[in-house]
Amino acid sequence: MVRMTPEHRRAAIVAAALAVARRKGLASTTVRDVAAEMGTSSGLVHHYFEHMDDVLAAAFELVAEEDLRQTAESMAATPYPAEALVRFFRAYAPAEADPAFQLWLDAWAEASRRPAIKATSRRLNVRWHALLEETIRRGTGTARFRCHDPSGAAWRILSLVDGLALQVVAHGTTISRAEAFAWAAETSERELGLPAGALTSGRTR
Amino acid sequence: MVRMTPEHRRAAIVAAALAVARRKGLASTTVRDVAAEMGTSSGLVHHYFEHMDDVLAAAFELVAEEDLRQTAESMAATPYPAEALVRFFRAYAPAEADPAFQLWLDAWAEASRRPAIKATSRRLNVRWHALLEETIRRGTGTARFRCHDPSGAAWRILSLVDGLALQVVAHGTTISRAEAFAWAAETSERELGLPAGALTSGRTR
DNA sequence: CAGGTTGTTGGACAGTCGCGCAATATGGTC
DNA sequence: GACCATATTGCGCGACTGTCCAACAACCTG
Repeated sequence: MVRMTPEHRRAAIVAAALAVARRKGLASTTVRDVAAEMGTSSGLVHHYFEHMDDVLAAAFELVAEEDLRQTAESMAATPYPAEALVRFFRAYAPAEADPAFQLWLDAWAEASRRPAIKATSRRLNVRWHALLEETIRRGTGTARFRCHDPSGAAWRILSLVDGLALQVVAHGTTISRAEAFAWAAETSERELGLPAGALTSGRTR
Repeated sequence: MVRMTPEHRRAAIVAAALAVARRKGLASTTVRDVAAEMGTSSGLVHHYFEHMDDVLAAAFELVAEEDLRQTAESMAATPYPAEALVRFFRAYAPAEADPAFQLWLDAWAEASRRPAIKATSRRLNVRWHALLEETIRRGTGTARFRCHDPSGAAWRILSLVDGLALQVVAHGTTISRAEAFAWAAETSERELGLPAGALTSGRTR
């Protein structure tokens, strides 16, 4: 019976939930699973979270936030918008059986049944969109992007990338990770009025 | 107590499961739901199916097959490839809280954990792709489509449409059904070398 | 009309879930 | 060392799930 500060215990609960969710999926992660993962009783979870949904949302948020932060950081490290886009695609293109992206699939499926997950998923998605939109706006200023609707373009690119990643993770071999990457770049070139190869040739400045 | 032949009863069970699944989603369709939908007892379901999973897999297959069939039929009813594409987008664009599309979200999330669902989901998805690819090929012949990679283009368009539909169904208000439709058309115009508005102006011939 | 095959019933069963609560153990404060 | 706030326990509750099975009833055959 190890006694923790509320702050640490909260973090421990979310971390345990995340570990279980990676293994079993978001939907079938239960209160008892989380407690067992920590080696504590199940009542403890409800002492810190009113609903199980909130625990799952927090666990999902943890991975999603971390991925977003890393990607944003990588994109901010180059002054060239085209190179930033390439880094975006690289970060987004999942491997087969990618546990992190699998959580996104779980979250999207669960969103309609669990309000907390829906809110978290939407919020994170909007931030990915904002990241993309800002890069596009930068590109129309300093680079040779041509785009009269950066917000819409960002949604179109984001949705494409989500759809491609979905194919890779859910279906395995219908399309490859390399194809997903190349196709995202190709469509974006057209979307942003860039010459063919501007995002795929390796010469992005 | 209506007595049916095994053949008919099996079909009735799957049909009932499909009706419930359309309403409540695959994951929360129970044996009792299916029995109530048929107006029979729950024991009957297990007299024909060993596991409830088998019923759900059959129901998912039926609904996916049926949607595909209807869309293909609608697309085949016009001689104009551009109009066929518009019908494709119209069929694919889901409403908010669309239980039928929710089935796809459930299937994609579950695919990595349930081989039967993965196989069905992949097979159906490939057929949606084939439907799109064939329409594009037709367009390069009889219409003014310009496309050197119909298969890749079909994957890009399908993935975009999946991603857009996902936003509508999972997140509700981030983007609207109308935007999803318009954006799918807009990107496809660029993808297929069509003039702007060729798929959205209502003049698709 | 009698008999047997089998489609169908309806409830029992064991398991799961999220959640709530009284009792208990712990660590910091006086 | 006594005390108190609270972190933690462990179980109970009601509702749900899939699965099983003995009894019942409908239809076909003779």
